[in-house]
Amino acid sequence: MTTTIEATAELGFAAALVRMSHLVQHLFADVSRDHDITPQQMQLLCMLIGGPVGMTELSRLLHLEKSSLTGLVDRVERRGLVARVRDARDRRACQIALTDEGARLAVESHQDVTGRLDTLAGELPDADQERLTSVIARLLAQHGTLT
Amino acid sequence: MTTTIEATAELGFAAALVRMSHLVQHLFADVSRDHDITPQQMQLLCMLIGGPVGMTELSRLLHLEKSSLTGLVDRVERRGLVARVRDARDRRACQIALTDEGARLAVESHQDVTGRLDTLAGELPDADQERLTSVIARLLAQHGTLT
DNA sequence: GACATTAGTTGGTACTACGAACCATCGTCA
DNA sequence: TGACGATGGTTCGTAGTACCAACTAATGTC
Repeated sequence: MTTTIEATAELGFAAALVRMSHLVQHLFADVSRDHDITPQQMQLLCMLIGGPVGMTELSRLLHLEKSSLTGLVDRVERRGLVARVRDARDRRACQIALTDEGARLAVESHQDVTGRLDTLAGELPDADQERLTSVIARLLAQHGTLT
Repeated sequence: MTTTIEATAELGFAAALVRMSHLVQHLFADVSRDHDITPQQMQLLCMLIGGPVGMTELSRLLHLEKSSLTGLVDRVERRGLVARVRDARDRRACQIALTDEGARLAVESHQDVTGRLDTLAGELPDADQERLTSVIARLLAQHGTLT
């Protein structure tokens, strides 16, 4: 497949990651539009699928200033997708939890993203997908973002 | 290395791509902040390194509504980083070109991004980097975003 | 109990993104 | 060659997003 070999020759490691990242971001934007939320809102909701999370932890995970997160949570709370829940042990703190509607939307959009990415990779051999996943996992582990 | 094997087992293909994409976006945000521009502005400037580009083509490349691109170009033009150049053959159209300062900033930030991504991959064997690049190139080729 | 630190919010500001509507210009067709 | 549809880009209105400084309430430490 000369076109892929030629493309590989022209595309460095860094450029490959950047272009892949943009492609994923565009796909993310498409999915969020389909679900009538913004990409940032969708990312927040997906982050909460595993259970309620505190604001400090969320701002760390999303790489946002706390004040930006306050606004983002305000907007999805206003839509009834999340609720602020008092922390039992620390009256300063609150946990952000998905409502039923928020959980439904989060799971659906998460599945939609996953489905489209799997479709994107449809023609790739399984061995290539596993290889890509394995190398990325190692990258993320080294960077310290895998928990 | 059991931690990587365990991580790989838990991380599907789609999740790997999403997390990688977020990591790259965060790195992108860090670099743009260092250069005192926004991520969107940096992406635009980097897109112009190869030479002037028309608004229609830019909005396609950046996945933006034309009106959003007008605003983005306004803001970087106001900073003296780009200039709108009349199209010689079509008086409706203009090309967006980097100024000297814009070119300097674009090249520097592009090199900074590349450097940090290469550093990120510092511990990965060359074979893994080439493998990752090759699989991504094939993905992008299939998706039709490689030209 | 005083004080430093933390969790989160408020206010101000600029940037970003979309969609409708618009204007100037170009391309096509009769 | 003139009418009209299409195109390139802008304006306007609106909502969302992001950062930073300053703030309040609460917790942790000494």
